[in-house]
Amino acid sequence: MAKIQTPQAVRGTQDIFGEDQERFQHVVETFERVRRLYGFKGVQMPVFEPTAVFARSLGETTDVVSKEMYSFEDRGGDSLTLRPEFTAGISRAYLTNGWQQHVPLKLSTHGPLFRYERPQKGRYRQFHQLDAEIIGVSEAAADVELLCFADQLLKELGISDGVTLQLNTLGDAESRDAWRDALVEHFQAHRADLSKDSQDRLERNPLRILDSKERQDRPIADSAPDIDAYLSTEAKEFFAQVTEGLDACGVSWTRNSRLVRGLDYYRHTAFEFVTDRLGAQGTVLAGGRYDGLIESLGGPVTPAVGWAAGIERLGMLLADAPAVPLELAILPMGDTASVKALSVASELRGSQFSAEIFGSGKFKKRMARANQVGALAAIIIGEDEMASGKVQFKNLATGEQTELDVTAVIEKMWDLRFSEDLDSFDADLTDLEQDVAQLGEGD
RNA sequence: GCGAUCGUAGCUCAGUUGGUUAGAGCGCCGGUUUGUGGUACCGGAGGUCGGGGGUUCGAGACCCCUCGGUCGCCCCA
Repeated sequence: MAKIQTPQAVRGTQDIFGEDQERFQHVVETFERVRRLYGFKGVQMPVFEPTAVFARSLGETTDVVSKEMYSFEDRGGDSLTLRPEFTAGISRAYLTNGWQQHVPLKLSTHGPLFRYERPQKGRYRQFHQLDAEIIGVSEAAADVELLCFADQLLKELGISDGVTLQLNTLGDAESRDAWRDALVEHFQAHRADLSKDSQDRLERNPLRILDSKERQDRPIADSAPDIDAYLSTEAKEFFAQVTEGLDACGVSWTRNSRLVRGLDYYRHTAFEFVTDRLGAQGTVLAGGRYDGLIESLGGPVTPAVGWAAGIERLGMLLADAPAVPLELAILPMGDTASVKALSVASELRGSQFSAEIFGSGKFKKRMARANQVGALAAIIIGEDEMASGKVQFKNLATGEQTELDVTAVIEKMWDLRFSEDLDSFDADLTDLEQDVAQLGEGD
């Protein structure tokens, strides 16, 4: 008999489980919590769109569109594409659903994205992003709010120490075009000295020469004109408002005048939160203002800003996988106790305590299991307890064991939880007091 | 798409210039302990040496192809 070939996972896809899943989940939950603090509404978007949505918004000549999309024809003969990013789909939804009526619109979403790329650490063919967008606000306040949101997210994830916010402006359409012409002229003059890649870029995407990693390009890129000289007074004012706002929010940033976007619809603010801990995949969260995008999909001129962040990359930066311990492990002994265990479990769960029955195998083994999963307490139900109507309640941290009825167990668990909350509240308070004290010293 | 590097148990890795039945630690299962965890000791299961082809009396080691991971480039979160 021929041996069956075990199927492999598709290249660049992941089966996220165990500690990785904890990390992933923690990133998403933190995002969902922080996003509410800023009043962003959640949205769910289709995973595929008509190919034209991406082709038109990103531009036919971009790498993403020309060689990285998962495009296919469906049974009806339509060309569809698995989304390689969120913004185009959201813009499409904005137009098709008449969301203009909800402007200003603050949206957030997260989910899988697909790009046919060479996989590496922190780079997958199916990967996952968090996304936040503000549509319909042309003022710099939107850029600031989005950046504060991003900054707080990274702080709450505990990874802001290794990450810096790099900020730049691309100006308005006029500024940008003037600067672009000046750059082309500059690079044209040094064309012969540019790397082969950058000579290509000169045709397709001249701004990209600025952040080239090629050694021979650096002197030419570094001596290229900054945008500052070409900014209109409005654009200058806009950027000033962004930086003032960031300072007011306590968001630290550094100017990177070589930070650019390849796509034409980007205006004004461009930013990246960058780390040096993930090798070539150092960008952890990035975005900017894309006032020209909705227009490129045939809609009215609509201002918009947004960012996206790689969930896997954020997860990899987390110091420890946040453990979610089981609260109660229920260990029945014998058939009648097993039935009793079911009613005890549902009562505990109904009271909002996590509980799991460890019902099969040797008792000793089950106790070890309870300990291993980090259960706070074990509940033992056996012959004696069936007779008395109570259970053995064993605190697995202290080893202390008492006989209680289920109501008393619930009370005890509430006390335990309450005292933990108090402890963390006290810790927060201490931090706050220290911050206040430092502020006082600073004056 | 280009360049480099790696691929031996579930995990981390050993495996001498090609030579008998491929090893260790951790983990897993069982026992010492049939109503009580973290320790200790003893035992056990688990391997298409990524896959295919070739060289050879003999290949986990050498050659070719292929798949996958990783690092860089491109691009990007």
